[in-house]
Amino acid sequence: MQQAGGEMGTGDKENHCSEPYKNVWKTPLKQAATSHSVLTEIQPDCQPLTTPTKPKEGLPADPWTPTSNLKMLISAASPEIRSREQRRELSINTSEVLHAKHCLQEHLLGEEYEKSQPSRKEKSLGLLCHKFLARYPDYPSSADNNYISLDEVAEELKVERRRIYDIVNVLESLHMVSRLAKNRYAWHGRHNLPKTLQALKKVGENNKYTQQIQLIKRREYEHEFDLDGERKEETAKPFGSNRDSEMSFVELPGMEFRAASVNSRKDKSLRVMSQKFVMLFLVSTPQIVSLDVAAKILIGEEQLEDLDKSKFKTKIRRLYDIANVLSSLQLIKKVHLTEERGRKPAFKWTGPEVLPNTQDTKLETTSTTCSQAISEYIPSKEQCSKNLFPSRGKQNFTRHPSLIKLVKTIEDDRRKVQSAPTSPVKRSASTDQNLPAFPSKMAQGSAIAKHQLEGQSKNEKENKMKLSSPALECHLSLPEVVPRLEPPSSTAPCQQAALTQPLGVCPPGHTSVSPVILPHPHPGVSYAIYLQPSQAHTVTRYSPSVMLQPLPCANVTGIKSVNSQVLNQITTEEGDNQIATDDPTKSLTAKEERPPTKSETSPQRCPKRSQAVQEINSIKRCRRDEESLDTKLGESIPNGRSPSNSSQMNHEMDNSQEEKQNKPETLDQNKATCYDQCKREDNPEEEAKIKTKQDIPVAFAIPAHETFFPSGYLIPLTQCSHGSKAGFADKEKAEVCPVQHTAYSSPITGVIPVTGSELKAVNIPAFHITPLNIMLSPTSIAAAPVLGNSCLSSSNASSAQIPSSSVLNFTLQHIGLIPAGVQVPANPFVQHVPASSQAENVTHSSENRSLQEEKPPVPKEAQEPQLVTENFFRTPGGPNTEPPLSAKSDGTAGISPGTLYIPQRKLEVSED
DNA sequence: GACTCCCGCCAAAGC
DNA sequence: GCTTTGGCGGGAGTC
Repeated sequence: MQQAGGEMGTGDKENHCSEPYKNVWKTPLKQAATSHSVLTEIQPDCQPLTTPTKPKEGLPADPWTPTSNLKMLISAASPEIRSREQRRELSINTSEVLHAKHCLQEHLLGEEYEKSQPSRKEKSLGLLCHKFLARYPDYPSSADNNYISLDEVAEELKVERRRIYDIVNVLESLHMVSRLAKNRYAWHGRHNLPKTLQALKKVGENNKYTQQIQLIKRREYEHEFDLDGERKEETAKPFGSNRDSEMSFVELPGMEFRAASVNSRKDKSLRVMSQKFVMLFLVSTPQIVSLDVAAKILIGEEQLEDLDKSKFKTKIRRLYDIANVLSSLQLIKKVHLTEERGRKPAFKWTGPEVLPNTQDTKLETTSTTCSQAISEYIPSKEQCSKNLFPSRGKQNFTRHPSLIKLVKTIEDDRRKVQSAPTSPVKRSASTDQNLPAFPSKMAQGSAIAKHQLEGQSKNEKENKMKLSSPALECHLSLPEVVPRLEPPSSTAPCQQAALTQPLGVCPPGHTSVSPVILPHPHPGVSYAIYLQPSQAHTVTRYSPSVMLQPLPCANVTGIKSVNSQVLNQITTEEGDNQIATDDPTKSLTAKEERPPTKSETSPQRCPKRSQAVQEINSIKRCRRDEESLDTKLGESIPNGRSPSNSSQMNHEMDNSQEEKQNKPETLDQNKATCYDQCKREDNPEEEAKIKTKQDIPVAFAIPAHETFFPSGYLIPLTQCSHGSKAGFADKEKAEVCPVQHTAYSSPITGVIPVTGSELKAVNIPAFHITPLNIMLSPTSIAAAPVLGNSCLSSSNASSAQIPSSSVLNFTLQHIGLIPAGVQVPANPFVQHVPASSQAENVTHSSENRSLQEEKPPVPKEAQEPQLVTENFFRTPGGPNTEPPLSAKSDGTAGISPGTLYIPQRKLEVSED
């Protein structure tokens, strides 16, 4: 009672209804109102109230529920024509509802009335946004009255204006509304949405959000593992220099803010946050963004190291606000990523798919970063010269010729890819369709969903119609927006997917194994993989990309390094005596050239483990030999720098070709020597085993004689291909040892054919991917990165060889999961996992996460191998220390101090 | 106890 | 000086 009165009296300007009825609260009613909607309680079948007769009579036939108004509107309206009627109805209904509430209050105690108030969810911003949106057509015509009066809206919706601001701010970020004057906004509907999304995507791509996401995820692991400060420091820097922090509002021509006030707080504006949030979806593959990652990115420059919890929490709050509005716009929907360590709130993009626009796009941004990112799309000097935030003194639309050239090149490449013929691919339903029928969220869900469904069909029609008409004066090219629910176009689905999902692995045609160009996480760098036709059909866009973090090609490199000879290098030597020269003081920059750390394993846990150990030992020996070379090369090797800085890595990759050519001849020779040594250690028997395993269907099946490396990356080869189409034939012959950066691929094609024998050695993890069940086998810890991320899938669970420790180390070092010099011991489990138990596991490369369907917990026995596989051990006793095998399924217990442990991250996407 | 996110205080900006 | 705008975080509701 007290609380109710206080609440009513404090600041709720719009809650007019409360005032007149304060006096009647005393009317005692025995039956306590529930916390449900007051109108729910007056439903005939609900009997909590004794005398709700009047409200009932006053109500429409359909009892009021949180969504009844919307339902009515939806069912009654033919979208376009009756939008006004909808509004009127809504207004009437809300009035009736209000009246009913008033009447009800007469019969309720204040306390009870309070309880009878709509629940939080019924007052959610999302529902409010729905009501707000219902007032206006999605695609308003100029004839419509498209002006929004905040006061009016707030009053009609019976909310305080503050809430309307929240909605309007987010809508502004999408250019669905624009501020005209004080208390007055213009409604644009979804006319600008495609352009906005396209612009945001561009900006997001150019801001390297993908890399930032990776970086943040990596750092999460680092914090999790409690790495030494040095490591943290190194990884923190790249993010600390987050360019995103400089990014401000992205504008479209003609959609600039008219009031400087709007820009005054732009730094933390909900608009900017909203745009950034959307960008994250648009650049992510799959388009699922967890809340914490988004928050961290949005915090940006505010060094995550000293990220205080309050700030983080505040960001999360704002993200919820934004997400609610975006959800109402059907652009995202809430999901949960379930990991070992718990459920993680996330959102999935359900809005239109924004494809790369091959045409120039005009858009404006007020930030330096954005201007750089999209300058190529802004030919208009006038527009570029707009400086809406002079106080910031930011440079606007700086366009450097080289940048334009670079972008053009990228765009050209994309066009090539897009236009390239592809075999038809059966695209597995990947998104919504295949998602389990998640229970709708609360009462509003059903109505909203219904509203959305109807609205979607309407929107699609309208979209097509409107897009063809010059809705705006801005000359944005028509964005290639593909409705999410529509199946992918039959044309070049792979390419399309690849383009839109930078890290995805696209299914090839069914008819034959086809190379799939995998856009590399790093701009302009793509690589291709082959998929067996049998697996192709199972590829889903949803897949691993979420969890298969785009990783530097090093991962692939690592995989590749596990060539046949490497795998064949099975020795009986257990426990390599090599002592890791783990120098924690060393920066990651030289890690690739560091002497490989040798680690002990207790190999005989299982035969496969033994095999892995042997393989690892062989590699180690090989690396040992090359070690001296590499360490000498040390800094001189261009690629020996720390991969922790992804952007730096990009540059490295870009220059990889050149660097390769500059490598000393002696290096190649030495590598060849190393290779010979490795060769001598070949174990035909093991090779045969491996070969046999290759027969097992795997998601990432390697075609008979070709393997592809991620392009633009320096790939250590223990066995190089010959007769490379990419022109590496000669050099690669010499670069057979697992020395990094010995093979390069075209940034465009990213295809490096290798010999069949090498293919055999490629460790491809077993995948079983369903739209929501994407898990990597434990063995895929290093193999997953090869996949780049995306849509690898296989209906057949199978086992696969695990990459050698050198590969693993290489990969881990490259992605920064372990410091340079630290070697991951060959893990007995990191080898082969029975298909049965691991059938549905897909490791998430950088995060080692898995997407999985909700299902009963896997028995510990079955999980353990996976756990171990996904663990990176750094035993206190040094590299030779046996990795703790007692790791428990929770990913925490049983790990000895000093152990680098990456908990199993089964990623389960579930909607609320 | 963690997750969600409503709510409204209050400061900045605008008028 | 009042109004508008909106950042912000407490804390309630929900899971």
